[in-house]
Amino acid sequence: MALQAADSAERTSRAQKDERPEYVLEDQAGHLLRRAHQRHTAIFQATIGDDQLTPLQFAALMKLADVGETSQNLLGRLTAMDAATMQGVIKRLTARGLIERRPDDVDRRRLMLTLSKDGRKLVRDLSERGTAITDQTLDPLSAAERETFLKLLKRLSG
Amino acid sequence: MALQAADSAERTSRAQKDERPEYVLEDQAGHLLRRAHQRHTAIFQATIGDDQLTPLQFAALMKLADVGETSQNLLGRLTAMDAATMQGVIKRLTARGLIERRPDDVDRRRLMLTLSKDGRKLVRDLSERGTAITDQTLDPLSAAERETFLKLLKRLSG
DNA sequence: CCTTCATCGTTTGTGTACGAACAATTCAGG
DNA sequence: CCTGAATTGTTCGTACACAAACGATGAAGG
Repeated sequence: MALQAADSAERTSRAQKDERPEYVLEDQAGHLLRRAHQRHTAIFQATIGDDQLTPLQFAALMKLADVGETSQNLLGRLTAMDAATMQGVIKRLTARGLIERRPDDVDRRRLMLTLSKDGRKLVRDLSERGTAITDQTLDPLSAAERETFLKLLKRLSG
Repeated sequence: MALQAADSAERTSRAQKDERPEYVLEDQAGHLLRRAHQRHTAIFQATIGDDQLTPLQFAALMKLADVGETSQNLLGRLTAMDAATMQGVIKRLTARGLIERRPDDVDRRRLMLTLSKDGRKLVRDLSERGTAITDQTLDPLSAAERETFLKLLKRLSG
């Protein structure tokens, strides 16, 4: 692979014009967050052991197992998902028979969600993998560094 | 199961069954990375001052200003974008007249990319905002914490 | 009551993200 | 040279992500 340094002398290029690089992409928080998230997604997909299950679907299932029956909107807030995004996630989980929906008797705007039998079984089977995924994501860090990192990251998530 | 009881005593709920929460979504690296990235995206959009420009488009422009004329594929590797994603990003930037494309004479598979005049001007005008966005993203952290965080985050981006 | 406002869920449109399949081209080995 | 492998860019399909607009419902107030 020949990194061809063709004739770009006339164009704006930091390297060739020897300017001070005022913007280094590799040092920007957003770029690093995106790449770290990319890496995590790859680890998730390789570890979760269910080709169809995505990180957001998994998060919704685990949260629903945690809090019990909830409205779709509230589950979205608990998992930091947009209402439109939630709609798609729930639709796919319902299509797989992992979640059951029923309208709320009191407030007829609300869609109440519960895990189905299959959903509960899947949560039981995969919950350990979830923590394994976090372990593997943080693998490049020592135990002390992981603690520090997660503490700081939580402050940047608010 | 036909029996859909209104009370949730029978369903799996950590709170109601008083189990130890073996999986706490709010402590998982992936979930926190996703939320921190969400927050950054909101800061980007509020700060960049160009409604059409997205984080990936901005990254591509800045990288292209940095390295000069490059093939589409190499620019994708430099900005950590999938070839299919890159295709869409470049198509939109070209449609806005910020990037110019020409086939390579040597390797006719390659599309060589350069910033247009407008593209160079936009890079000059917005590069300071880029660093301001990183500052604002890291605002909850002290200077020392920022350094620590970025150092650890870089290791998780590899 | 009745009007105003807020909330819940849906739909549409745009933009990442990436696996997969594809054609065109280039490269490497024999 | 020639055939098989690799690379480049495109297209398709699925899944986030979110703004915006929408209908239905509920809440609060006069």
